[in-house]
Amino acid sequence: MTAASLRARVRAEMVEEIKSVARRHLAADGSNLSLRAVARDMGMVSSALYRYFGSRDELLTALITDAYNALGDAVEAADAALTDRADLRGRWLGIAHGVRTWALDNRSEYALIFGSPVPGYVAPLETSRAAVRTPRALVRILADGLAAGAIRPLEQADLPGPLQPDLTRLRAEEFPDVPEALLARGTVGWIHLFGAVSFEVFGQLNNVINEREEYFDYQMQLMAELIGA
Amino acid sequence: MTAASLRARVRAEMVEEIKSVARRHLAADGSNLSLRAVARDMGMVSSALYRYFGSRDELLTALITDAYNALGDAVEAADAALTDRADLRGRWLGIAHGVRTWALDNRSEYALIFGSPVPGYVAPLETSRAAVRTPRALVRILADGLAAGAIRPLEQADLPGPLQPDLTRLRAEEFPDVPEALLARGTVGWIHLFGAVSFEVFGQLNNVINEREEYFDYQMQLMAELIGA
DNA sequence: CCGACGTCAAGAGCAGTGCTCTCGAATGTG
DNA sequence: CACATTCGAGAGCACTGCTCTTGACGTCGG
Repeated sequence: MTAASLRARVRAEMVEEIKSVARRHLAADGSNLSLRAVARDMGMVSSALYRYFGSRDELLTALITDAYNALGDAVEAADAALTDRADLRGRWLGIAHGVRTWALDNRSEYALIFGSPVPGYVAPLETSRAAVRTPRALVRILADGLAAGAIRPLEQADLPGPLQPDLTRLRAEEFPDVPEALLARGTVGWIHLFGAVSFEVFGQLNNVINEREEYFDYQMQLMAELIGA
Repeated sequence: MTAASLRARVRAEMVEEIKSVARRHLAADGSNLSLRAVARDMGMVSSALYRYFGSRDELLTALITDAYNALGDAVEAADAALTDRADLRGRWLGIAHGVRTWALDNRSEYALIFGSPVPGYVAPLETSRAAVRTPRALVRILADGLAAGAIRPLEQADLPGPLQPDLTRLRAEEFPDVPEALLARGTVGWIHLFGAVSFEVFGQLNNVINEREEYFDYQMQLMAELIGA
């Protein structure tokens, strides 16, 4: 262990601690994260933070990437937990509930990545690489179902003509194993999954539905049928 | 026209102008709205604004209520535009596209009401009264379809038992004309509608789908089938 | 071993924020 | 006309993100 790498390790620990404290503040104060408050909590002065993050946005980017990866971890773990790989509906429900549970346990981080975008902020490319992990897990179910013959590929006619180019590109770039029409259906499930979670996390279900988990499961069951699992 | 009411009218105009300027700033800077900047734009000093709004939150509340009502107006207008009242699917699609169009034309206001909630802020009751207008328009389609026999009330067995109380209460409080099981399906369409719009408005569809309107229509058609129109 | 270098935290300072309070001027009311 | 209410301006408080400079500390090469 050279001295240089020791320095680097201390620095990495510092970065982790800053992010950790920032996450705590995020939970309390939402996305208006105060660098000074974070620094105060760490017994430092605000300017010292700029040794580790060039700006507030840079810190936010790190938190966003972490959040996407944490969600990706949760999703992949939920999928892997199902030992019966042929139980497509079970895997879908497992992932869906995994997303919901993670979102409820990490509301502020969920809001960070799926809420209203921060005005001036533009997400750098690195975030989208982490973001694709969840859709990828969902499409894997479709691909497995197709391979096992448990899901019939839909008629190509089910896909409106104007959507063909988008889906063709999407298939070519990310999901070669799934035909376009089925892929389109899959994205509907994907959107509904996050739509339902966002509604719950953002409080739109207040005074409407109280049995949240049951209601969520009900919706995901409907989506499973829609997709054809 | 007494003098008092003249003063009141000038005051009301002032309030409208403040909100109008604030909306412009909202579009540019997102939800971190600066009172000082608004005041500057109006050639006033920031403290003068407090004659009209007790706090920044109060101004935000006014903007939120306005936004809900503007959306409600757009939705009701879209529904009323369809002369064939028996064309349930057409009415559903009309409302859905109406929501999407309004959201795209008023992205910042949409984000204000359907994006991540502002941390400390709690929506006062008056906002929910304006918020219910859109769901109400959707349920009216269901009720009309039921009355005309175009929609079959679903089997009660389709509704998971634990959800029964929520739906019963919802029906009793707001939507007496629609049986619980169908109401539950309707809420799924409602959620997907806003889930799809939010995904598009919040940029989650970037680099995924380009034919946005076609894709949105495709989803809403699927939802119409799911609900049974 | 020891001086040079790189890294770090601290402090001052700038321009901006929400918000409060006071003061003088304008304005409609009795 | 005199009174009271309403309004805008200004100063000021505590806070924010961010920059720049200063001084101290640890690491490495000669």
